[in-house]
Amino acid sequence: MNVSRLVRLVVFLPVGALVVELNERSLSILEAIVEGHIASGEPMGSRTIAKQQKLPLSPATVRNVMSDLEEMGYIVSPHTSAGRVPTDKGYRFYVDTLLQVRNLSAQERHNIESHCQGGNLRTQELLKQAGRILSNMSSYTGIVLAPRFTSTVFRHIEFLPLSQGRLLVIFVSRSGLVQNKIIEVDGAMPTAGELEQITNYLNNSLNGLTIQEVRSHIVDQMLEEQALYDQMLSHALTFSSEIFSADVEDDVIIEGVANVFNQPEFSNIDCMKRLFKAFERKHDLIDLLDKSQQAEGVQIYIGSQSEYQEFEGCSLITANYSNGKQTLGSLGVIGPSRMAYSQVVPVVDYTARLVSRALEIESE
Amino acid sequence: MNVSRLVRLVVFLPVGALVVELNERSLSILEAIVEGHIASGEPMGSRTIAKQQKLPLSPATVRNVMSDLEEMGYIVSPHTSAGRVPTDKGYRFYVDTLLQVRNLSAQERHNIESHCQGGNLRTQELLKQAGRILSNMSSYTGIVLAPRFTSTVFRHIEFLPLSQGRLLVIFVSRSGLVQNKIIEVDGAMPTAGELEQITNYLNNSLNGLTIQEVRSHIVDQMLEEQALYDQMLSHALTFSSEIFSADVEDDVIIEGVANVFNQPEFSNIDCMKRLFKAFERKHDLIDLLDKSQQAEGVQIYIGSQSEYQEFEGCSLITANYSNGKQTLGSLGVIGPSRMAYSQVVPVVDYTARLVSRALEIESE
DNA sequence: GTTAGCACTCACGCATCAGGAGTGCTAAGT
DNA sequence: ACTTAGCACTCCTGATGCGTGAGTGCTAAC
Repeated sequence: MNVSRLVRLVVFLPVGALVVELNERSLSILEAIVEGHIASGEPMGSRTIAKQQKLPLSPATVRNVMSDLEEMGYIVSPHTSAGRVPTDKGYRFYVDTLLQVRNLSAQERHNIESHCQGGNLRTQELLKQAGRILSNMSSYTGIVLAPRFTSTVFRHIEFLPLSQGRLLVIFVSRSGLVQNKIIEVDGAMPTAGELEQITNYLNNSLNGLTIQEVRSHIVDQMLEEQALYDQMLSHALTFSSEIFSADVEDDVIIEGVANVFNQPEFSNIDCMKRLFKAFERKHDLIDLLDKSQQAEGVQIYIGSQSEYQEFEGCSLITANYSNGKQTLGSLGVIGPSRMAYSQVVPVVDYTARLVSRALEIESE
Repeated sequence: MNVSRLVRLVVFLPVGALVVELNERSLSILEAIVEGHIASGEPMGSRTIAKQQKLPLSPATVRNVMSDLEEMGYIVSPHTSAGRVPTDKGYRFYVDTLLQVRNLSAQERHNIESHCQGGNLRTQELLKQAGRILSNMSSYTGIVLAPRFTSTVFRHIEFLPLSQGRLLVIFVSRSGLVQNKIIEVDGAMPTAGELEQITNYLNNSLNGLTIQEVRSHIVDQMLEEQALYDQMLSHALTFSSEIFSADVEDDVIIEGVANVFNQPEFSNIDCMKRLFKAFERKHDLIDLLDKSQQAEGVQIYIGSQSEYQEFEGCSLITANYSNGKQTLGSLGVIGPSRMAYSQVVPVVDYTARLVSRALEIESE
């Protein structure tokens, strides 16, 4: 299967306009520059391009074209006597219109498969494995956004009294995701019997709803309940509104950070530091992954285009995973803009598919 | 409170022998070298030492002493015309016999306290906070070894059938730690009623035992059970032996890795990479933290003395935390050997005390 | 429109050099 | 016998200069 179509789905720029701007020859020279630079890490000079070129052109001609490309903002030269390097715009264009993604070898597919079997792995564990294999196969850093609490489907709830009016609440989603939280009980702690009642009530009435639905359900019930007074119901509603209201911290799995050290472009300490800070704060990363959930297929965010400064010089390749019915989260790879896109895109795509399949089976 | 006593508890070298080797003057010069180097990061020359010295000595005299210290292996000079830098042995000696730890200011104590309140934080959350505050207050990297599964006390178990003969098991410790695991069921899945029976049986019979005790209890029961045949008991035992046998991955919380970038001694990329790999693999870190649980009080591991190559050039300051009855885990700070020991030791000590207190309250 | 030729720029590596920090050794002082 | 002043020596550091090579832009010829 050739997945290049996937990438073409997420073109952001008005490609038509650009293709007019660039003729066949410019395109193939831009392609040579981007691919050459990705392969070597060095700025590409006109001679090098002219030599490897299929259509035989002299370095001088290539220079003229490069000059045009530079004027249009697709490439820059780091200094006067160096070759040219793609800009973010250049990468963007390459990714949107020139990129030919490679097919995965049987070996590679097998490698991913063996790590993304649902089997009797907990969801959390499965996602971690996925992050790890993404990192290994790409030699960059793998990231996985765990399913949002809000979009999970209620399966089971359990209360355990702790000391001093605190109550441990354990909540299980249909896909087997376990969350827990401690709530403070105002007033008297319910007895074991009352707790059992509350538990039963919630388990019955919330079963099969998403957390989002659970929330509105509770609000509705609370309004209704004000009329007819019921101690148990009152408790159940107060508790559950507290449980389901507060946002559970979103979980991002980041695997293979040490790979960052292998990238020559991150040899700049400041750049690395920024990236690691981003990994630690997670917030912007979550934002970005969250955004990517809006769209279908494999998506590629490049450098500064992703409006988060800490990811300057970085690209992010993501894809969503689902349980067959709805999107649950997204996963992908983060690396330098000079990333082996054609290698990584199919890896991300295939991993997302396998994770989806595994979760689909589990949620049946 | 002066906590310097704590440190003296963990002297590893035969101090007596060494003190004979070093007279008062050598000691104070070694101290000046170590502290000067910690403060400045530069090798210390004889002139600098001679100047700041209380006992007025000429640089030449200092040089003689330094020469002796070098011969004994406490200091080295990176090259001919540089000053001297402490060796690991030098740091070790300094830490064991010369270190005067600073008292925490009210401000600092308050800062730690505000992040280590038990309150209605889950244990996991509390430990994460502790890691974060360790990192912030020390400007190095904070690490926390979560309580071992084996040493937790059984509180509650719960079974939830998933699809295809898989069973989600949720297990809660008395301290409110929640673990979950998926097991495969051979043969027919028990009915809801049977599961309830099994749940009740286990909850009653295992309550209050540590996991270690649970394990041996199960083994005993299994032997006994072979005689009298009971379907429910059989199931309960098979399940729980599966649940409690496998090792749950130990959990290490690592906070503030980005601080590594601030340490000039880690500007060496290779060194940094090694450290980050260690953070990612976690295994050796767990080993080390685990070892530190054997001993009491604040412990300091220095560089290569800790037999793990990836921590060469690093020091680790740890202390245990407990729930008042038994040690649960350990926490601390990892940074360069050139660490501000006198600053960090009291932070680690105080944090460990506060975490212990918080867990003590919770486990009541 | 393409290409050959040429002058120009600039990073990079290398050697050189002065300055300075620090040492070890020796000999003189207490 | 210990301490110290003096001195020669080492070697890192930063600045400077130079040659080289890669690459460019421009112009003129094809």
